[in-house]
Amino acid sequence: MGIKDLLRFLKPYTEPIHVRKYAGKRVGIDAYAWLHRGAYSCSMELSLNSEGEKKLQYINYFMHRIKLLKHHKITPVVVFDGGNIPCKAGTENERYRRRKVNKEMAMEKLKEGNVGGAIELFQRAISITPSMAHLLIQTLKTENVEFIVAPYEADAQLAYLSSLGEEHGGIVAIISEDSDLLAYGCPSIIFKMDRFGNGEEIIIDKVFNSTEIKPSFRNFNTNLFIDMCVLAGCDFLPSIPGIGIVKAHALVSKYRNIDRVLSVLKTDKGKQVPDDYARSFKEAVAVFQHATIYNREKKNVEHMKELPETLLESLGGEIDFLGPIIPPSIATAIAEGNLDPSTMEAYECSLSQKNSGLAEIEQYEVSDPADAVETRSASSQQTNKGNKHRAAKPYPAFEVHRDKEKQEQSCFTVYSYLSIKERSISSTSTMTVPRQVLKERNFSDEAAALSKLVLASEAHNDEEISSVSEEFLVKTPDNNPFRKRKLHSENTETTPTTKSSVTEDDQSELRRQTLDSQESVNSTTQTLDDNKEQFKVLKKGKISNCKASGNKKSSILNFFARI
DNA sequence: CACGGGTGCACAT
DNA sequence: TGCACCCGTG
Repeated sequence: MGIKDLLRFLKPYTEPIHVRKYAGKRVGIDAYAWLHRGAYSCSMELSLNSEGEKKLQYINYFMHRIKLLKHHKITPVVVFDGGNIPCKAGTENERYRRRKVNKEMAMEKLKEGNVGGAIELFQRAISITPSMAHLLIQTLKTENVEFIVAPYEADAQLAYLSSLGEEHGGIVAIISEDSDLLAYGCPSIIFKMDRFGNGEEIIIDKVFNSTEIKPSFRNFNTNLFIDMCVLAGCDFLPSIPGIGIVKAHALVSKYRNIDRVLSVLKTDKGKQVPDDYARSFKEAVAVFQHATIYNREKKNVEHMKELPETLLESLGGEIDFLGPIIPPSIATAIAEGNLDPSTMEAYECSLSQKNSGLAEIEQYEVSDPADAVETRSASSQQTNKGNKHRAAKPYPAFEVHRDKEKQEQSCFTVYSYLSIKERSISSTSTMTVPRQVLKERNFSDEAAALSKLVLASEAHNDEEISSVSEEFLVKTPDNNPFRKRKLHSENTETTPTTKSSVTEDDQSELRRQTLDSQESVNSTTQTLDDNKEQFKVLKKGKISNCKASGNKKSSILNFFARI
C-alpha cells in the first residue's frame, strides 16, 4: 500500500546502493516486510502449524539478513508494528476474510493430494501473527539485536528514530518496502534490499534539491510533499476519483497551498469530493506529522511532533485517530515486546508444542474438540463483522468486562509458561536458536532452566492444531517478568481437565498460577479503571496487530502484569 | 492521465 | 497476499 504510485513516480530519484554504505551506522528495519517475505518459504507449515523446523524458516530468513547487516558492521534496529490506528480500519477485515478463504481452498487441494496447488494457496493465506512476531522478538533478544515494538505504525516509529541522533538511539537509514516512510519524513530509505544487501535508495534531500531530475520538487517542502502524498491516496484516505500521483504533484506545484488546492478541487470536481474530505485530509496529514510514537528515553508514548494549537482547534480537539495515548507502563511493555499491542495480552508464541517434542507440554483435550477451528474462526469473524460498521476497537482487551459474549466464546487456550535463560541460549548461533527452543533434545540440558508450562484449556484437536497456532507464553528473563494471561471468564474451573501425563507438581503449579492469574486480572481491571480518563478514547480503532494478523485476536481475556 | 485487468514474483531448492 | 509492471480504455 503506502502512497499510491509514489515509488514509481520517484523512480528517477532511486539509486542502487549496497548496505555497506551504512557500515558503522544504526539502520532501522521494518520487521513486517521481512517477516512476510520469510513466511513464503514455509507458508504451508505455518498455516498448518505442522511439526518440525520448517515452519521456523521465516526466523532463519530474518536472522540471516540481520547477520548480513552485522557482517557489514551495521547496527540493526528492528521495528515492529503495534496496534492499528483507527484511520486504517476497514481494510483489515477484508484481508482476513480473503486469507481465510484461501486457506480453506488450500486445505481442499491438500485433501485432493495436490500439494503444489495447496502451497500456492497457502502463500496467499499468509498472515503475520503476533505469535510469529513474538517468536522473532525472542530470537532477537537472545541475539542481542535491538528492537522496538511501535505503539501503532512501525513507519511512524521509524521516522521518529530517524529524527534522533544516533547517540539517542536514532537511526540514519531505514530498510523497508513501504513508501509511507517518505511521507513520514524519513530522510533515507532503502527499498527492495535483497539477500546480498543490494537495494534501491531514496534520499529525500536529493528529491527536494535536485535541479535536473524530472518530476521536480524544487519548490516543495516537507509539508507540501505530505499534501501531495495524501492527495494521491494513502492508507488513511483514498484519493478523489481522477486524482493520482501525477495530478497531485501538479496541483501542489501549482498552488503551493493545500487549502487552495482543496477549494479548486471542490469547484472542479464538485460531487466527487466527499463532504468531509477537507477534514479527513487534515487528519491524514496529521498522522504523517504527529503520529503516536514511543519515546524510549522517557519511556512514554507521545506525538512525533507536538500538535500546534491551531491544528487542535481545527480538529475540535479530537485526535483519537492518531491512536490513543497509552500509559507509560503499558507502552513500555509493548515496546519491549512483552505485551501484544493489539490485544493487550501477554505475548504468546506459536511454537507447536504438539509436535515440537517438548516433553512437558501436553495436549489437553478439552470438552468438544469437534469444531474448535470453526469456533475460533467463527468468533473472530463475528468480531470482525461486528466492528465493520462502527469504528473498530483498537484494544479489545479493555472491553473485556463489557463484552460478556466474547468472553463466553473465548473459552480455552493452551498456554505455557517457560522461562528462558538468556545466557544459555545466547551463545548459540542464530540459526539454531529457534530449533533450540523447539527441540526436546536441546532442551533437556536446560530443562531445569526452562520452567514448566502451564496450560489452560483451549479446545483443540488435530484439526485445530493444523489451523490455529498453538500458543504459549514465554516468560522473559528477570528484567521484565510478565505474567501469563488468558483466562476463562468464569474461570473457577480454569484448571484444565488434564488427561495427560502432567505430574502432580505441574498440576499444583498450574493451580497456583491460575490463581495468580486471577489476581492479575483483577489488578488489571483496577488499572484500567484508574486510567479511565485516558482510555475512554479507546472507542475506535481496530482489532489487529501487525498489519496482517487476522488470526487470533478474537476473544480472549487478557491481562498483563504489573509492570 | 487515471484506472482496471492481467501477469508474475517473493522464498527456496 | 501485496506489489510491480504492462496494457488497453476513456
